[in-house]
Amino acid sequence: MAASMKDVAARASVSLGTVSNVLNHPDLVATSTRLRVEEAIRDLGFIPSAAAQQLRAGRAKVLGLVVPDIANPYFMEVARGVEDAALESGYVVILCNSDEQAEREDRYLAVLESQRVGGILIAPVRKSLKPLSRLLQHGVAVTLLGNAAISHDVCSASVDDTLGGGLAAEHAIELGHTRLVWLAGPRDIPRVSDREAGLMKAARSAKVHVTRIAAAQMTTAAGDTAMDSALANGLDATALLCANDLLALGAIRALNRAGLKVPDDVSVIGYDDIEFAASAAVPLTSVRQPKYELGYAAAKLVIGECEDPATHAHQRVQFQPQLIVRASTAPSRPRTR
Amino acid sequence: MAASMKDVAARASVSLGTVSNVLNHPDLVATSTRLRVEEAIRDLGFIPSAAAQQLRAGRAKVLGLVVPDIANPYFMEVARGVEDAALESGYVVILCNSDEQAEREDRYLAVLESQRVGGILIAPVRKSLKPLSRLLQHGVAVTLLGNAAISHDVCSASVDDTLGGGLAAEHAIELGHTRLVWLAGPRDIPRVSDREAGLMKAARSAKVHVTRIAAAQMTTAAGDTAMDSALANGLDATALLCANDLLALGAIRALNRAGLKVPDDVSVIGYDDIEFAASAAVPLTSVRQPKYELGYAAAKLVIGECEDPATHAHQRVQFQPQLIVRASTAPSRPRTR
DNA sequence: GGGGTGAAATGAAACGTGTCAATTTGGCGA
DNA sequence: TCGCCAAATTGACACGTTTCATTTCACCCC
Repeated sequence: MAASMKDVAARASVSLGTVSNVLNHPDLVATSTRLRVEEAIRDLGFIPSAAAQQLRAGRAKVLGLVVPDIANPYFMEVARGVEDAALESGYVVILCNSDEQAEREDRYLAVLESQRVGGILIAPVRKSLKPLSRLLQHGVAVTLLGNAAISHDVCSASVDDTLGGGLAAEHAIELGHTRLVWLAGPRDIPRVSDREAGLMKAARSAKVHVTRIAAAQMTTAAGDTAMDSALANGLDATALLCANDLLALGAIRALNRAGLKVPDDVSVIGYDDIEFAASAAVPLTSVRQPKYELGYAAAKLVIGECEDPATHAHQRVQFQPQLIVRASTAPSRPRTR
Repeated sequence: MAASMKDVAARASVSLGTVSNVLNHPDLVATSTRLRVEEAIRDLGFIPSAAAQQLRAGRAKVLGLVVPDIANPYFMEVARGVEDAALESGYVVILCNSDEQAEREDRYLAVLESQRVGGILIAPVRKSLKPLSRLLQHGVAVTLLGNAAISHDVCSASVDDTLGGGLAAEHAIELGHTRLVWLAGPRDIPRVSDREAGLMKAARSAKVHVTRIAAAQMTTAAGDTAMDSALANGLDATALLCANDLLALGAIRALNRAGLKVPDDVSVIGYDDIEFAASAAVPLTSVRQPKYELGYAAAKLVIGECEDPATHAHQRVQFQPQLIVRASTAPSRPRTR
């Protein structure tokens, strides 16, 4: 249906090869011919078929972006960065929502393999690189998103989550809180475990006790539910540290329902600093990550590897998190119960 | 690098055509041969090249999703629906963030044309279908997202925005408000004009005056700024209706800074009912759209047209909006100034 | 036993591009 | 006038599929 190079060649009365040269090596073509071909291209509205180009090249100028939760504003901000970087280099982004399910992630990895994507940006569901090994063997550029590379086979762009967890814990400790609660996500989410490690380390060195509770997912609803049942089980704490902002927002809802005030009764700290953290019921103290920059850097990394795999050296880009103090945290005060 | 059908054929000692038959017409192949071929496929980890398939077929099993704001949770919820429907049918979604800029939209449409996508889901920046006409001529299935089709050349999946705007206005009017403010987005955003029309109609029939102010973008920040300067210009109203929730959240921030309480001094109504509307500083009264369902239905529509263009009849699927009343609206009370 | 039948497998062509060796053209010096 | 060189252009091939007309083969029936 769409015009092909053959049509262009016919209209400009030149050979196929010349059209190709006009597109890829204009300096090899006589000016007059070039102008004629370019006119034919305009007249026909010719746009090269990416599929044919890719078939020839072996790989597509396509990136796969695999995120665990498309509805989380955090990842969408990252996606914006990825997308901008991709568009700059003429790449296209395939959106893959693994929904925190290994099975779905696997399905998407197969799809991406079938698409012969040049690179994959992934915030993996599991810690292992095994599901990616086939892709890596086939020379697909993979960059880990959000957590530092485990192996030397891949690039990674991440934020220092250990530090971030530490920042959150130290803030709570400085405010005088002595009984911390860590609201984690489902076990094994790679990017959360570092936060937990940093937090626990800070707590240990301050000799502060931490109670760990876990939500079933990294969502507002799950945060609400988890806090609800924790409170029902008699959880008693003055500072709540959450694995991400969504959990925090959900937890605050549950706290309010239980008649607990934030920050008067409980201080709450989130993680990610999504846009809505600032306009939440109680503006949320949170650990900010440079989300857009993270996505942008990761995409540049992976595109760099695509374009020039030979000279590419795997890198780990790491950003620094930053604690943003808002209204949801306050000094610990003696209990009046 | 990756194994091809030729490799599979060689390993199973059959011809290329037979391998193809095993994949596409298994009933034409003797069972013993089929098993042998399938074994070879497994051994080699063969995955067909989507590019080659598409080159042959002329079109790719790929959808382009063009949204004006990837950071808006509304569109990401829609995207979830699109993505699920696509995955079910073996399609893949290319994410295109037009950022409300016509130029960016055009750029992406060219990219999608180059990718020879089978279908496009688009929440257009402009009202005209002109930028899409080339795609349509080439037989690309296009479905309009969010606003009803203007022409009969395309499908659309939308929510009745006229009704939605009316719901918002009627709610405010029922609460006794007589001076309404409509906080619109930048001029010409198609999906907003229907909301405005519905609102204005309801206001006219109730003989209520509406002041129109406009934000530069459909974002929290723009809502904040717009409300700020409106207040500085002496805007005085008791009910604020916003073109979407992000604007509403931003406007509330500005109102609070100006010392105005929501809903005591001003009632605020949003639009979209994004997840964070419920956990906002003041839980937001909003007009809910079935977002996931909208995306899902739109994707099914466009995939249907891709798969069987001949028998396809263009449709308009329209969902109903629903007013969700929360804490940000209250009865009008006599001014105490 | 020969001819016909249907199942199974084959091989070539086509999709649209990029590459590259081979060919043509024009200009210039001898 | 001839030959040579660089510049410009050509044409064939490969990439990995699918399709389809053709071939091969075993079997059954008269």
